Amino acid sequence: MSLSAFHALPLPIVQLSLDAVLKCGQSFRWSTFPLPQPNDASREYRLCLYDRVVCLRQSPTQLFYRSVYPDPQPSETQARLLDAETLVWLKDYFQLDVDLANLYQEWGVRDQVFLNIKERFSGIRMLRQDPWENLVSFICSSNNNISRITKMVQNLCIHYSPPLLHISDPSCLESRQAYHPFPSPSVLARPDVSAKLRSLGFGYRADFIQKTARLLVDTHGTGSETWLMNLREETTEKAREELLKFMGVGRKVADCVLLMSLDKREVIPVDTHVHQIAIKHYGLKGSANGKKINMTPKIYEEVNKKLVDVWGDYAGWAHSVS
DNA sequence: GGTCTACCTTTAGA
DNA sequence: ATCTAAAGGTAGA
Repeated sequence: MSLSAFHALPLPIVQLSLDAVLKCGQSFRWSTFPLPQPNDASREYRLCLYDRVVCLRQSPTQLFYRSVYPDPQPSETQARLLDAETLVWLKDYFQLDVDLANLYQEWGVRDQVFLNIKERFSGIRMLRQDPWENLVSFICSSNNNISRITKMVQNLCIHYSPPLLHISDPSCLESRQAYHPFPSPSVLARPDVSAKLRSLGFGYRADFIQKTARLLVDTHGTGSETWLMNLREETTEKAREELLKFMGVGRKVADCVLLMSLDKREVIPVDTHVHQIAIKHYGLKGSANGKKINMTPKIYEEVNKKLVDVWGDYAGWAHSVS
């Protein structure tokens, strides 16, 4: 395993803050490593894709990236091509063609509440994630918290996909970290998966995951992941309708997938947190007759409509900042 | 078609 | 120390 040097991509921190974006409930699979103090960046982020591990660091003006490849190591010529691919992937994953400063400006004009908080939460943008991983991750998210969701996603990778490679940290000779890609639908579709996941603490979500994988594979076979990816070309309504067919996928989870991996930037997944924000700042009723209002499909629509009205086309992106 | 409940597990707060 | 409520909800009645 060679420790290739980092490449640098000029990128102002207002366009992307790794600290704000990677560990806050969009993706649950990035791992972090503390760096020696003198460095500009506070920590390194790593994510295992299907054929490589991407490592990121950040300064106020630059994004540093490198890829680590499994053996046999690529030649220098090959590595140059592969690293170029990584850059293409980064631009896609972080949607760097979208000017975040512009969006913040626009949201500030449309919304006084946003104007007040925008300085404190800069650099928060929507990732463009893999739909399959995103779907499974958010099936895990129901009635759950981020730290447990993270452990569950880790467990899925550890138990259902072999490690692509290991990285030893120079700063800590003992540690030899394994990096697993996200498991495929066909592996998670196996009938014994639900019992195993239950024993791993997934609770009732164990069956949802196995059944969702099963339905996907039975319907679309080896083209399952491509089929999910192609929902990007469908309308929001059509794509949502397809997602709702899966076990464990209700409106909220479907909307997370639509927003975070299927390019539906206007979609706002309404969870309890967003509901509270809508009540506190955007004039929605929080209670009636002294009783707290529960989330219902009707309330969901009301919250959604109001916030899209306030924030516009990129409402889903705006909601992740608030 | 809207409304009510059970559901796994963990953890912060009473 | 024990207990409850809530945690980025959903399926089924």
